[in-house]
Amino acid sequence: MLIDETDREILELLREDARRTLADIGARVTLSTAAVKRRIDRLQETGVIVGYTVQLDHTKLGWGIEAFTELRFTGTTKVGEIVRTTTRMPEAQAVFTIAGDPDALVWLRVRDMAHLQRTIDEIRTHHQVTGTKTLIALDSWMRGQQWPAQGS
Amino acid sequence: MLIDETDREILELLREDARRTLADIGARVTLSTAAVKRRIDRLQETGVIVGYTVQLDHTKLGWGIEAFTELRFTGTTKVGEIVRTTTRMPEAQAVFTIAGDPDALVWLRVRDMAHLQRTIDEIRTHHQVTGTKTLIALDSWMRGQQWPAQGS
DNA sequence: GTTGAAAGGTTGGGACG
DNA sequence: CGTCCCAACCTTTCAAC
Repeated sequence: MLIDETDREILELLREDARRTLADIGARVTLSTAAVKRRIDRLQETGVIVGYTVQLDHTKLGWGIEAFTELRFTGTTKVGEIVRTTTRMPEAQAVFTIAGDPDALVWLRVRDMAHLQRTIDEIRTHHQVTGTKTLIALDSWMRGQQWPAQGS
Repeated sequence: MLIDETDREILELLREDARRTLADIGARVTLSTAAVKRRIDRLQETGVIVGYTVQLDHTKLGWGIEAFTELRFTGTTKVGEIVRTTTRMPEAQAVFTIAGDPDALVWLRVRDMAHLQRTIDEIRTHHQVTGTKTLIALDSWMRGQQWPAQGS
Protein backbone atom coordinates (compact mmCIF):
# COMPACT_ATOMS: atom_id res chain seq x y z
CA MET A 1 0.00 0.00 0.00
CA LEU A 2 1.11 3.57 -0.56
CA ILE A 3 1.21 6.33 2.02
CA ASP A 4 1.47 9.87 0.74
CA GLU A 5 2.61 13.05 2.41
CA THR A 6 -0.90 13.92 3.57
CA ASP A 7 -1.21 10.55 5.29
CA ARG A 8 2.05 11.21 7.11
CA GLU A 9 0.81 14.62 8.23
CA ILE A 10 -2.38 13.05 9.55
CA LEU A 11 -0.40 10.38 11.43
CA GLU A 12 1.84 13.06 12.92
CA LEU A 13 -1.20 15.04 14.07
CA LEU A 14 -2.70 11.92 15.63
CA ARG A 15 0.64 11.11 17.26
CA GLU A 16 0.54 14.53 18.91
CA ASP A 17 -3.07 14.13 20.00
CA ALA A 18 -5.09 11.06 19.12
CA ARG A 19 -8.33 12.68 20.27
CA ARG A 20 -8.15 15.46 17.71
CA THR A 21 -11.39 15.80 15.78
CA LEU A 22 -11.57 15.02 12.08
CA ALA A 23 -12.58 18.63 11.50
CA ASP A 24 -9.45 19.88 13.26
CA ILE A 25 -7.21 17.53 11.29
CA GLY A 26 -8.97 18.50 8.08
CA ALA A 27 -8.34 22.19 8.70
CA ARG A 28 -4.63 21.54 9.26
CA VAL A 29 -4.12 19.44 6.14
CA THR A 30 -6.64 21.43 4.06
CA LEU A 31 -9.03 18.56 3.49
CA SER A 32 -12.68 18.01 4.32
CA THR A 33 -13.62 15.93 7.35
CA ALA A 34 -14.98 13.24 5.04
CA ALA A 35 -11.68 12.98 3.20
CA VAL A 36 -9.76 12.78 6.48
CA LYS A 37 -12.06 10.07 7.75
CA ARG A 38 -11.59 8.00 4.60
CA ARG A 39 -7.81 8.23 4.92
CA ILE A 40 -7.83 7.29 8.62
CA ASP A 41 -10.23 4.41 7.94
CA ARG A 42 -7.87 3.16 5.25
CA LEU A 43 -4.83 3.48 7.54
CA GLN A 44 -6.69 1.41 10.14
CA GLU A 45 -7.83 -1.25 7.68
CA THR A 46 -4.35 -1.69 6.28
CA GLY A 47 -2.92 -1.98 9.78
CA VAL A 48 -0.70 1.09 9.71
CA ILE A 49 -2.74 2.45 12.61
CA VAL A 50 -2.82 -0.25 15.27
CA GLY A 51 -4.80 1.64 17.88
CA TYR A 52 -5.06 4.70 20.06
CA THR A 53 -3.93 4.94 23.65
CA VAL A 54 -3.64 7.32 26.56
CA GLN A 55 -0.26 8.50 27.82
CA LEU A 56 -0.06 8.42 31.59
CA ASP A 57 2.27 9.89 34.18
CA HIS A 58 3.01 6.67 36.02
CA THR A 59 4.72 8.45 38.89
CA LYS A 60 1.36 9.98 39.76
CA LEU A 61 -0.15 6.50 39.80
CA GLY A 62 2.51 5.31 42.22
CA TRP A 63 4.61 3.32 39.75
CA GLY A 64 7.60 5.60 39.93
CA ILE A 65 10.48 3.26 39.06
CA GLU A 66 11.47 2.34 35.53
CA ALA A 67 14.06 -0.32 34.82
CA PHE A 68 15.42 -2.53 32.08
CA THR A 69 16.38 -6.10 32.75
CA GLU A 70 18.67 -7.89 30.35
CA LEU A 71 18.07 -11.64 30.32
CA ARG A 72 20.33 -14.50 29.32
CA PHE A 73 18.83 -17.97 28.83
CA THR A 74 20.08 -21.51 28.52
CA GLY A 75 20.44 -22.73 24.98
CA THR A 76 17.29 -24.84 25.28
CA THR A 77 14.99 -21.99 26.29
CA LYS A 78 12.29 -21.21 23.79
CA VAL A 79 12.23 -17.49 23.09
CA GLY A 80 8.46 -17.44 22.63
CA GLU A 81 8.03 -18.88 26.11
CA ILE A 82 9.79 -16.03 27.89
CA VAL A 83 7.82 -13.49 25.91
CA ARG A 84 4.53 -15.21 26.69
CA THR A 85 5.05 -15.42 30.44
CA THR A 86 6.69 -12.03 30.84
CA THR A 87 3.98 -10.20 29.00
CA ARG A 88 1.45 -11.50 31.53
CA MET A 89 3.19 -9.58 34.30
CA PRO A 90 1.63 -6.17 34.91
CA GLU A 91 5.11 -4.75 35.56
CA ALA A 92 6.29 -5.48 32.01
CA GLN A 93 5.86 -2.51 29.70
CA ALA A 94 7.65 -4.04 26.75
CA VAL A 95 9.72 -7.10 25.90
CA PHE A 96 12.36 -7.27 23.19
CA THR A 97 14.06 -10.42 22.00
CA ILE A 98 17.62 -9.59 21.07
CA ALA A 99 20.09 -10.86 18.50
CA GLY A 100 23.29 -11.61 20.36
CA ASP A 101 23.94 -10.93 24.02
CA PRO A 102 21.72 -10.54 26.03
CA ASP A 103 18.87 -12.71 24.70
CA ALA A 104 16.06 -10.43 25.78
CA LEU A 105 15.42 -6.99 27.22
CA VAL A 106 12.42 -6.36 29.48
CA TRP A 107 11.21 -2.86 30.21
CA LEU A 108 9.72 -2.81 33.70
CA ARG A 109 7.67 -0.31 35.63
CA VAL A 110 7.32 -0.89 39.37
CA ARG A 111 6.20 0.86 42.54
CA ASP A 112 9.48 0.75 44.45
CA MET A 113 12.75 -1.11 44.81
CA ALA A 114 11.24 -3.98 46.79
CA HIS A 115 8.70 -4.40 44.03
CA LEU A 116 11.49 -4.39 41.45
CA GLN A 117 13.31 -7.13 43.27
CA ARG A 118 10.18 -9.28 43.52
CA THR A 119 9.54 -8.75 39.83
CA ILE A 120 13.05 -9.77 38.77
CA ASP A 121 12.87 -12.80 41.05
CA GLU A 122 9.61 -13.79 39.43
CA ILE A 123 11.11 -13.60 35.97
CA ARG A 124 14.09 -15.69 37.08
CA THR A 125 12.00 -18.44 38.65
CA HIS A 126 9.72 -18.78 35.66
CA HIS A 127 12.45 -19.51 33.16
CA GLN A 128 15.79 -21.08 32.50
CA VAL A 129 17.50 -17.78 33.04
CA THR A 130 21.26 -18.02 33.38
CA GLY A 131 21.76 -14.39 34.23
CA THR A 132 20.16 -10.97 34.51
CA LYS A 133 21.46 -7.44 34.58
CA THR A 134 19.10 -4.69 35.60
CA LEU A 135 19.48 -1.06 34.58
CA ILE A 136 17.56 1.39 36.74
CA ALA A 137 16.41 4.54 35.01
CA LEU A 138 17.06 7.89 36.68
CA ASP A 139 15.03 9.77 34.11
CA SER A 140 13.32 9.08 30.83
CA TRP A 141 12.10 10.80 27.73
CA MET A 142 9.69 9.38 25.19
CA ARG A 143 8.80 10.69 21.80
CA GLY A 144 5.60 12.66 22.00
CA GLN A 145 5.49 13.20 25.72
CA GLN A 146 7.51 16.01 27.17
CA TRP A 147 7.59 15.19 30.83
CA PRO A 148 10.28 13.53 32.93
CA ALA A 149 9.21 10.15 34.27
CA GLN A 150 11.00 10.55 37.57
CA GLY A 151 11.96 14.18 37.78
CA SER A 152 8.60 15.87 38.14
CA MET B 1 -4.76 13.73 44.73
CA LEU B 2 -6.79 10.55 45.03
CA ILE B 3 -7.66 8.14 42.26
CA ASP B 4 -10.45 5.70 42.91
CA GLU B 5 -11.33 2.39 41.29
CA THR B 6 -13.60 4.05 38.73
CA ASP B 7 -10.79 6.35 37.63
CA ARG B 8 -8.57 3.32 37.11
CA GLU B 9 -11.26 1.63 35.05
CA ILE B 10 -11.59 4.73 32.89
CA LEU B 11 -7.82 4.88 32.40
CA GLU B 12 -7.75 1.21 31.44
CA LEU B 13 -10.52 1.76 28.90
CA LEU B 14 -8.65 4.73 27.44
CA ARG B 15 -5.46 2.69 27.37
CA GLU B 16 -7.27 0.11 25.24
CA ASP B 17 -8.77 2.73 22.95
CA ALA B 18 -8.18 6.41 23.52
CA ARG B 19 -10.82 7.37 20.96
CA ARG B 20 -13.66 5.79 22.91
CA THR B 21 -16.60 8.13 23.35
CA LEU B 22 -17.62 9.39 26.77
CA ALA B 23 -20.95 7.60 26.31
CA ASP B 24 -19.20 4.28 25.67
CA ILE B 25 -16.97 4.70 28.72
CA GLY B 26 -19.95 5.77 30.81
CA ALA B 27 -21.89 2.63 29.87
CA ARG B 28 -18.97 0.42 30.88
CA VAL B 29 -18.40 2.05 34.27
CA THR B 30 -22.13 2.76 34.87
CA LEU B 31 -21.78 6.52 34.93
CA SER B 32 -23.30 9.35 32.93
CA THR B 33 -21.27 10.94 30.15
CA ALA B 34 -21.03 14.16 32.15
CA ALA B 35 -19.59 12.31 35.13
CA VAL B 36 -17.04 10.56 32.91
CA LYS B 37 -16.07 13.87 31.35
CA ARG B 38 -15.57 15.48 34.73
CA ARG B 39 -13.29 12.61 35.82
CA ILE B 40 -11.24 12.70 32.62
CA ASP B 41 -10.94 16.49 32.83
CA ARG B 42 -9.69 16.14 36.39
CA LEU B 43 -7.18 13.43 35.41
CA GLN B 44 -5.87 15.74 32.69
CA GLU B 45 -5.67 18.79 34.95
CA THR B 46 -3.79 16.90 37.63
CA GLY B 47 -1.37 15.54 35.03
CA VAL B 48 -2.19 11.86 35.42
CA ILE B 49 -3.27 11.86 31.77
CA VAL B 50 -0.41 13.37 29.78
CA GLY B 51 -1.91 12.99 26.34
CA TYR B 52 -3.35 10.68 23.74
CA THR B 53 -1.46 9.11 20.88
CA VAL B 54 -1.82 6.76 17.95
CA GLN B 55 -0.10 3.38 17.91
CA LEU B 56 1.52 2.67 14.57
CA ASP B 57 2.92 -0.42 12.88
CA HIS B 58 6.31 1.02 12.02
CA THR B 59 7.25 -1.88 9.78
CA LYS B 60 4.45 -0.79 7.46
CA LEU B 61 5.96 2.69 7.40
CA GLY B 62 9.34 1.29 6.42
CA TRP B 63 11.07 1.68 9.80
CA GLY B 64 11.43 -2.04 10.41
CA ILE B 65 14.48 -2.17 12.69
CA GLU B 66 14.35 -1.61 16.44
CA ALA B 67 17.51 -1.38 18.51
CA PHE B 68 18.80 -0.26 21.89
CA THR B 69 22.10 1.51 22.23
CA GLU B 70 23.81 1.61 25.58
CA LEU B 71 25.99 4.69 25.99
CA ARG B 72 28.96 5.35 28.25
CA PHE B 73 30.22 8.91 28.66
CA THR B 74 33.28 10.64 29.99
CA GLY B 75 32.99 11.87 33.54
CA THR B 76 32.59 15.45 32.37
CA THR B 77 29.61 14.82 30.12
CA LYS B 78 26.43 16.51 31.22
CA VAL B 79 23.58 14.04 31.22
CA GLY B 80 21.06 16.66 30.18
CA GLU B 81 23.11 17.38 27.09
CA ILE B 82 22.94 13.87 25.71
CA VAL B 83 19.22 13.73 26.30
CA ARG B 84 18.68 17.07 24.60
CA THR B 85 20.59 16.23 21.44
CA THR B 86 19.44 12.64 21.19
CA THR B 87 15.79 13.51 21.50
CA ARG B 88 16.11 15.74 18.43
CA MET B 89 16.92 12.72 16.28
CA PRO B 90 13.86 11.27 14.57
CA GLU B 91 15.29 7.78 15.10
CA ALA B 92 15.14 8.07 18.90
CA GLN B 93 11.96 6.64 20.35
CA ALA B 94 12.98 6.98 23.97
CA VAL B 95 16.02 7.88 26.03
CA PHE B 96 16.72 6.64 29.55
CA THR B 97 19.46 7.91 31.80
CA ILE B 98 20.74 5.04 33.89
CA ALA B 99 22.15 4.66 37.38
CA GLY B 100 25.36 2.72 37.03
CA ASP B 101 26.73 1.19 33.86
CA PRO B 102 25.84 2.11 31.11
CA ASP B 103 25.06 5.82 31.59
CA ALA B 104 22.16 5.93 29.14
CA LEU B 105 19.97 3.69 27.02
CA VAL B 106 18.56 4.92 23.72
CA TRP B 107 15.69 3.13 22.01
CA LEU B 108 16.09 3.56 18.26
CA ARG B 109 13.86 2.84 15.30
CA VAL B 110 15.48 2.88 11.87
CA ARG B 111 14.81 1.88 8.27
CA ASP B 112 17.65 -0.59 7.82
CA MET B 113 21.09 -1.56 9.07
CA ALA B 114 22.89 1.19 7.15
CA HIS B 115 20.54 3.68 8.74
CA LEU B 116 21.26 2.18 12.16
CA GLN B 117 24.98 2.59 11.65
CA ARG B 118 24.61 6.21 10.57
CA THR B 119 22.42 6.88 13.58
CA ILE B 120 24.86 5.38 16.06
CA ASP B 121 27.72 7.29 14.41
CA GLU B 122 25.74 10.48 14.79
CA ILE B 123 25.21 9.89 18.48
CA ARG B 124 28.91 9.17 18.95
CA THR B 125 30.10 12.29 17.15
CA HIS B 126 27.78 14.57 19.04
CA HIS B 127 28.99 13.66 22.49
CA GLN B 128 31.89 12.62 24.63
CA VAL B 129 30.89 9.01 24.28
CA THR B 130 33.50 6.55 25.47
CA GLY B 131 31.65 3.48 24.31
CA THR B 132 28.45 2.10 22.88
CA LYS B 133 26.86 -1.32 22.75
CA THR B 134 23.91 -1.84 20.47
CA LEU B 135 21.27 -4.51 20.94
CA ILE B 136 19.25 -5.29 17.84
CA ALA B 137 15.70 -6.46 18.46
CA LEU B 138 14.46 -9.55 16.65
CA ASP B 139 10.93 -9.06 17.87
CA SER B 140 9.08 -6.87 20.31
CA TRP B 141 5.94 -6.75 22.37
CA MET B 142 4.45 -3.68 23.97
CA ARG B 143 1.68 -3.43 26.48
CA GLY B 144 -1.55 -2.62 24.74
CA GLN B 145 -0.56 -3.54 21.23
CA GLN B 146 -0.70 -7.16 20.20
CA TRP B 147 1.31 -7.25 17.02
CA PRO B 148 4.88 -8.28 16.41
CA ALA B 149 7.11 -5.39 15.45
CA GLN B 150 9.27 -7.43 13.10
CA GLY B 151 7.48 -10.70 12.62
CA SER B 152 4.43 -9.63 10.67
C1' DG C 1 -8.94 6.29 -7.87
C1' DT C 2 -9.86 10.81 -5.53
C1' DT C 3 -12.58 14.94 -3.66
C1' DG C 4 -16.28 18.18 -1.26
C1' DA C 5 -21.17 19.19 0.11
C1' DA C 6 -25.17 18.06 2.42
C1' DA C 7 -28.25 15.33 5.54
C1' DG C 8 -29.23 13.01 9.65
C1' DG C 9 -27.63 10.79 13.79
C1' DT C 10 -24.23 11.03 17.62
C1' DT C 11 -21.29 13.20 20.79
C1' DG C 12 -19.43 16.79 23.59
C1' DG C 13 -19.66 20.58 26.87
C1' DG C 14 -22.15 23.72 29.75
C1' DA C 15 -25.86 25.03 33.08
C1' DC C 16 -28.73 23.58 36.58
C1' DG C 17 -30.74 20.68 40.24
C1' DC D 1 -23.63 12.78 40.64
C1' DG D 2 -27.57 13.02 36.82
C1' DT D 3 -30.63 15.56 33.34
C1' DC D 4 -31.34 18.79 29.97
C1' DC D 5 -30.09 21.42 25.92
C1' DC D 6 -27.60 23.06 21.94
C1' DA D 7 -23.56 23.45 19.37
C1' DA D 8 -20.08 20.70 17.43
C1' DC D 9 -18.87 16.59 15.47
C1' DC D 10 -19.11 12.24 12.94
C1' DT D 11 -20.70 9.29 9.19
C1' DT D 12 -23.06 8.22 5.15
C1' DT D 13 -24.64 9.27 0.63
C1' DC D 14 -24.17 11.42 -3.65
C1' DA D 15 -22.43 13.87 -7.46
C1' DA D 16 -18.28 15.67 -9.46
C1' DC D 17 -13.34 15.69 -10.59
